[in-house]
Amino acid sequence: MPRPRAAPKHAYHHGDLRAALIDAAVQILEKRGEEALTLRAVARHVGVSQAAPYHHFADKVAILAAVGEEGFLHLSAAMEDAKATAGRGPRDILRALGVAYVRFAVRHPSHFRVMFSGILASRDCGSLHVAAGRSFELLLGAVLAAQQAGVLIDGDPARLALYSWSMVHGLAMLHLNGVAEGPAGVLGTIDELAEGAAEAIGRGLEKRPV
Amino acid sequence: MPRPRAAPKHAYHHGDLRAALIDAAVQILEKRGEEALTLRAVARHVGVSQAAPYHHFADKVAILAAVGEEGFLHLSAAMEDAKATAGRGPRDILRALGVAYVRFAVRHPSHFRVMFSGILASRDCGSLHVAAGRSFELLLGAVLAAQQAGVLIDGDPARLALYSWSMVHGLAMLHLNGVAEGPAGVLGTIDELAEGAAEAIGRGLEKRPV
DNA sequence: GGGTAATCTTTACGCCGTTAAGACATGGGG
DNA sequence: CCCCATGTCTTAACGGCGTAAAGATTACCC
Repeated sequence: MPRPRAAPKHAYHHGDLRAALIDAAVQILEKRGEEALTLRAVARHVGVSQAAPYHHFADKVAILAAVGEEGFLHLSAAMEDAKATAGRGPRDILRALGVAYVRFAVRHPSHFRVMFSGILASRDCGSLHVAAGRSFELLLGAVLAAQQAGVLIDGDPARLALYSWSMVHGLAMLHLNGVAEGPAGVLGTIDELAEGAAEAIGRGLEKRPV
Repeated sequence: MPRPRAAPKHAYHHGDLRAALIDAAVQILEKRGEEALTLRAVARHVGVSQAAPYHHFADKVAILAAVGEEGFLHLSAAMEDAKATAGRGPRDILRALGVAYVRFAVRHPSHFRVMFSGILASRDCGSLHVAAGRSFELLLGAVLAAQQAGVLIDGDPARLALYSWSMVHGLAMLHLNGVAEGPAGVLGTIDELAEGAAEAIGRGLEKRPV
């Protein structure tokens, strides 16, 4: 499927309808929530007929998968940023990756929700899995480096990466569900909580002197 | 709202339609997935007209909230079970609670998904929040006991409880999204992973000798 | 310049959530 | 014993949704 050209004259051929549809979907998710995300609403938002999206996406789930893929790409970028700017030791990198993960979830809740709404599990959309795998490999690389530096316990690095991921993923999810504020009082900003969580899992997986 | 009697004669009055609807919703979720959960399908499954559910639930979200509440009640029961049977030290209790959490999520994925599908965040259904709060307080109590026993670091116990919760919640969520198996190879059974995760967060939050 | 392929529209079908109005059963007061 | 008030369920209907089929419109290639 070749991408169409960029300058539509008479607006019958849109130009880059596929990207516009994804953008519209994200905007609707952010402004009006998940239940307002309708294929027809997306089409209306772009100013196109209700059947037009079917020439670019197989069905509604496919457009959600595209949103999820975009999210994973952005997440990977954010993690690489964190990795680049954090930097001294492998423990700092791991901690920065964790904080960046939570921050991404909080700043892009619509993307994040879609990324883990079950599409990953049910659908066989390959590019989504590739994008998700890329994010995981970023974390895995940091874990491996930390292991080789001798600051993390031995064991399957994928397993340690999964534990680290679980920690920050759980915090992000609970925060998005309004749980992290707790019934009474405040536990701190989500950034503080993320730092604490990254610190805790770092301590949990660190190699200790005998 | 008084519960109706138990023995309907002519099946015009169902007897306990509310409970039957919740059961049917759970069964549909387990057998045919979330997208097959339709208010009309629930009504059909019970053998009742499509408008009947509206005499027991305000709308579709309300029946989902009821499923979520049921889930939190079952979760609390499972956690109390784990607490009762685990039991030597406060660390064992905490670890058992974490494992029980993951096991519950894996054994009752439909309930679990509904419990954290955003209803908790968006809706103001009180009884759901009460049930969720009860589960959290169970964990909070164990954290407090561990702190008083001197095996957990100092600090806001609610915050430590949130970290523990995040750890196992993240693992459960990632597993339900098919991530915990990883792209290549097997990291172990989910029970093993849960034990490892509980161990890791336990180490991360434990008080160490100076 | 004309045909072929890609892109978009119109129209339609069946299902969904939800509501309004009416039918049916049940239990308490004459 | 009967009757009616109340709670419970049904029928019928509306608009919106996902999706498919078929036709209209545009762009590209020879």
